[in-house]
Amino acid sequence: MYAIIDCDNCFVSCERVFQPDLKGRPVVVLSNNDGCVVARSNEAKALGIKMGVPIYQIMPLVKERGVEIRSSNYTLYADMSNRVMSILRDEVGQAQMEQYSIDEAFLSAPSATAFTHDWGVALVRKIGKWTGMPVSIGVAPTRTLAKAATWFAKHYAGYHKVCLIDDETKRQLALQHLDIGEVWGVGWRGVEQYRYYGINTAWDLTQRSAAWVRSKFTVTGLRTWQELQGEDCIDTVLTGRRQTICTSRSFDGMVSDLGQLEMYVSNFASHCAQKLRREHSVASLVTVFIQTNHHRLDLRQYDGSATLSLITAASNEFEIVNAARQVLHRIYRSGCQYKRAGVIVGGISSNAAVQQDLFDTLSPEQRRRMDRLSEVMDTVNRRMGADTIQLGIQQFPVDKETGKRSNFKDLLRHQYRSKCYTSNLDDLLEVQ
DNA sequence: TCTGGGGTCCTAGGACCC
DNA sequence: TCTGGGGTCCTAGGACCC
Repeated sequence: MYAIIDCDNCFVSCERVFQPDLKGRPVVVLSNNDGCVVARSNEAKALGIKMGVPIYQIMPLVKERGVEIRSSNYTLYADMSNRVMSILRDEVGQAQMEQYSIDEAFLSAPSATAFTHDWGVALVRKIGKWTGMPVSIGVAPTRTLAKAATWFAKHYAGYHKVCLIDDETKRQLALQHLDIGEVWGVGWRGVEQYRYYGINTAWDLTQRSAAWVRSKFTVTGLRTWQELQGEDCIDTVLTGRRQTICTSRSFDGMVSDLGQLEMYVSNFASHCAQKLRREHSVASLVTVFIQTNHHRLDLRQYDGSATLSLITAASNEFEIVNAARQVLHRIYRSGCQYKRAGVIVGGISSNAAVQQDLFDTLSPEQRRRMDRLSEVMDTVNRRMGADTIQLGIQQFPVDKETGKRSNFKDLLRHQYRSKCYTSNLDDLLEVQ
């Protein structure tokens, strides 16, 4: 059996833990740069605020109905997530727990009776008491059915946040009441196609033959079909080492100057290299992409991207940043106004066994020194604060008025940011 | 004026091998 | 006139997830 534990409106709930006056009120959390709505309280959903809507489009509604706005505060959310996940890990042991995202985890048990309704209710209460996070739980013999169960747990108060699909009668009833668009693995594109064929509920889908589903919706659709039938065929949602690491940002304004783009891209590349080192990985592919503003059709449009293969896989600051610069120079077109850029490193493997190349232009000793220097930078930055030491090319010019040098994180808009209550001593909650 | 970020998997098509 | 069959690997693009 699988149990999925899903935090309710995760980011909004994190904000509410430290600002209890937000409870019972419409609240939304925005994406980076305060662009789009990425989390909504139930009260905000009830006002018709849709996921992903640009905030400026709903400002009149926000003002009229007193909707509370928060910028995203990932430091806070990640810390709250870790607290919930550690409770779940204790619950079933590391081996039976798979963290699927910042707000969800699958627990598994060999026995069909391990996850009872009483067990679920007790766990919901424990997590609420220990962390303040409201969660819902769905239990079923497959992950897709467990996801369906959480939908019912969230939408029907009678379940007390815990829903089990653990026998044939319940399975049929659940599928008949579940819209096809709510099925895990069916996106907006799939919904259109399913409806075209007269499939409106999960149940409708299961009534078609396997061959028909395979021919129209490929193996992905077939897998969903099997999972809905109760056949467990997604063996794991975790793949071990990540295959790609990406750092990308939209700019507050637009950037057309190559030098300025270089500054951003080298920061993104540096960030990727740091993530690689943190995971004891190396990468052999460095991709850079730059994009103009897709919403501004009056301006010249250009999406550029290219990839460079490294002779020897690396994670040191110097080679990753240098590779990214080279790629940027290859794809840059002058006269375009860029809105977004990013760096993706791929071909990731363990740093414990790096394949040497016969024709490498650098000696192993030179590589060791670059790795060692990157480690020293990490140590200093960990102790003294991020970006204490960085490459010259990453540096933004000093602001003439304040005399301060900003970094690329400062350039994001976050007008409505709450404090880092759990991770910064200066931000501790004050109780009067 | 203003429109997120970080991932995975699958498929089709091309280049290549014998 | 007529042009096979069976593979692998890589890449780009699309769909999906949160």
